Amino acid sequence: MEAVMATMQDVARLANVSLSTVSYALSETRPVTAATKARIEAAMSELGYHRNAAARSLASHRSHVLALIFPAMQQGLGGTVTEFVASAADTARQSGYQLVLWPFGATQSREIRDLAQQGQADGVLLMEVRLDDPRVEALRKAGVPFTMIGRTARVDDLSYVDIDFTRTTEDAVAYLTDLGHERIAFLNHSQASREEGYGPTVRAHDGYTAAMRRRGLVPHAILCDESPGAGRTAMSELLAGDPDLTAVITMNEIATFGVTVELQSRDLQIPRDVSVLAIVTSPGVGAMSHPPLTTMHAPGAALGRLGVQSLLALLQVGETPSTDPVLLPCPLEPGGSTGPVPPERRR
Amino acid sequence: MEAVMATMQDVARLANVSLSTVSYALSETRPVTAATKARIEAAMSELGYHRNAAARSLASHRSHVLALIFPAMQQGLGGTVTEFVASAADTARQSGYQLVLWPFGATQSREIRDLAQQGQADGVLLMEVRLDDPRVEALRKAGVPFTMIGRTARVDDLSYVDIDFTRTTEDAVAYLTDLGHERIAFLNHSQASREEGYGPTVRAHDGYTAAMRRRGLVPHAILCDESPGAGRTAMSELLAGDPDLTAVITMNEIATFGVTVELQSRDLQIPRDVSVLAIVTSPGVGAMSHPPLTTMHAPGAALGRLGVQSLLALLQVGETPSTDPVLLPCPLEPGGSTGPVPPERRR
DNA sequence: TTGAAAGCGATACCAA
DNA sequence: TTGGTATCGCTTTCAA
Repeated sequence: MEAVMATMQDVARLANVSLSTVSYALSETRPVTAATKARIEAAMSELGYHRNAAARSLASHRSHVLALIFPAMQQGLGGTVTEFVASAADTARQSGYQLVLWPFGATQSREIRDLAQQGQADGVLLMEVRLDDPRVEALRKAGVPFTMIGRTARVDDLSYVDIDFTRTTEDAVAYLTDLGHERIAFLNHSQASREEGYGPTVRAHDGYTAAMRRRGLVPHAILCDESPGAGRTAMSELLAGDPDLTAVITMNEIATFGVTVELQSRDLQIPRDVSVLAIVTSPGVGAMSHPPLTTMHAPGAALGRLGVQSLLALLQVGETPSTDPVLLPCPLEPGGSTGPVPPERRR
Repeated sequence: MEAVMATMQDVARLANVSLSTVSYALSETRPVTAATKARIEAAMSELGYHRNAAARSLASHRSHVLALIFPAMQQGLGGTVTEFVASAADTARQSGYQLVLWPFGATQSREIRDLAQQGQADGVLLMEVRLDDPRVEALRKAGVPFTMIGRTARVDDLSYVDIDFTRTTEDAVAYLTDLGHERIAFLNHSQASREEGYGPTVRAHDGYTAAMRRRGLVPHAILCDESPGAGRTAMSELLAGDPDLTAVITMNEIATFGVTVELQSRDLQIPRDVSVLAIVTSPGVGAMSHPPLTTMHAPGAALGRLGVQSLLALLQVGETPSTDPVLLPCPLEPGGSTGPVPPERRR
């Protein structure tokens, strides 16, 4: 271990080239002979050389830092968020960027704007985007490139990656109708989330409703707080509304626990009597129930990776989104909670 | 909004002082007359001045960045981790530091060492520390100050903040014995976690066992996978082992769902027949059950704040931990799942 | 209490 | 294809 860190000048000296040649060899922004490049690389590894990040930033006017605006609150089985963050950090690192955390909620667009204007980050990843989100305006005013994870109601030409709720709910309904189901209910997130303009709640509701209507089926959706207790109650209400329902799609991880409990307590077997399909879940939740749930997983890792990639693409060209917006479906993971409609209930 | 960012030189000119005086006024590292300071501040706000982070780092040899080594995997109701991360990021920011994410698992000590040696961060926060963790050695070799969240088996003079499992399990047992309970079981994390050297599993087990023995009571602990199904099974086994048990302490959020289900399915009412005390939980989980659980919350936010503060203290003095190690108990949150021993079962 | 100036370690322009 | 060098914006030593 060297007592003091080697500089680019040291490398140049050892490789018998000029400082600038070393710089160009490293950045590959100017042709360098294979031979000299080899000498440089040898010198670098002999000295254990690493580019000084601060000097690079100062000279190049780029921080090589991406900021992730990280929602402070939150409860839930955070599997998806964790996956997302880890994947984003990893992708950034592999691309030569650091991912820093800016812990700001939807109300702190002022702070966001300040930090962004200081040029602390080359680009920003905005999580938990609301349908009408003030932070979007703040970032635009600050003039910092950013990519949304999720999306506002109007996306204009903003860069974003999001779950494709239309496709996911359509796939869910299709999967169940293929099994013969027609009376399919939908258990959504909470009323509160809807009122806050939480995109998934609104988009999944619309997607489910459209998918049902398209097939001439009657949608039956319910909003539900995030607790097993609320899930039990909601399941009761759904059964009260339609005692003959044969399937329920849930998009509420915690409440789903209550759904299965309520069905069991009524001696309705899963999936013999009622099929349960949990959508937009995180890995592992399916295995937490008996029988293991059939699920459609939120692609947390993919969102993280693609979010960073979209943002980096933005930085390259500087202007309008160079990558198309990304919408990912939730892939189906077969489980034991869905099955064909019981013959006696078929009509 | 200024087209180009103001520099310190601009501020100096406008305030009629030298560049260095501005610098000293900002860092408060040399006396500056109130009058001149006022002029400087006026100039700064007029220009909307912000210190350039890269230039500062280059000249001062400090990055003003703290790295958080972030475990890639993980499932669980991540409430505590999320709280921790948000709190750490916030505390860092308020202290003039950025928090960056280094997504490395316990097996990637090599990568950690490389990054650390490049001086990318002034200090490191190490999460999810194992009892015998190779990353600790890597960080020591890299010569970067670091604070552990959790702790190795031997802490020597390392800096750390952790949950006080001894105190928490003691408090849990005391709370239940005060209610008259004597037959108190403990449902722990998984066998796998124990074998991986996961500190909480080991320390809570020991703490519970000691607390029981100290009172002349017989400990009855069981390891349990993280799923409601495993929780049901484990609860069954506990009841098979001691049909007369009147209370169970759980430290396994997901499994606890199964515990309550199993008790209900046996017509054992909570808390009339059996008390359930969930320890080291995250906010919100208590409310997810019926009745709402009595819990002892993991102090996620406090750990984040204190972890950063300990690390910053380390940076100040440079050498051995200047702050004492921090051990935090989990405060009790009263709920509806614990009560006195039923009279007929008292002996 | 204040000022002048020498770095910090890269990038990127201008020449050769 | 390579070299020389001005420059980025700040910290900090040395003088006044």
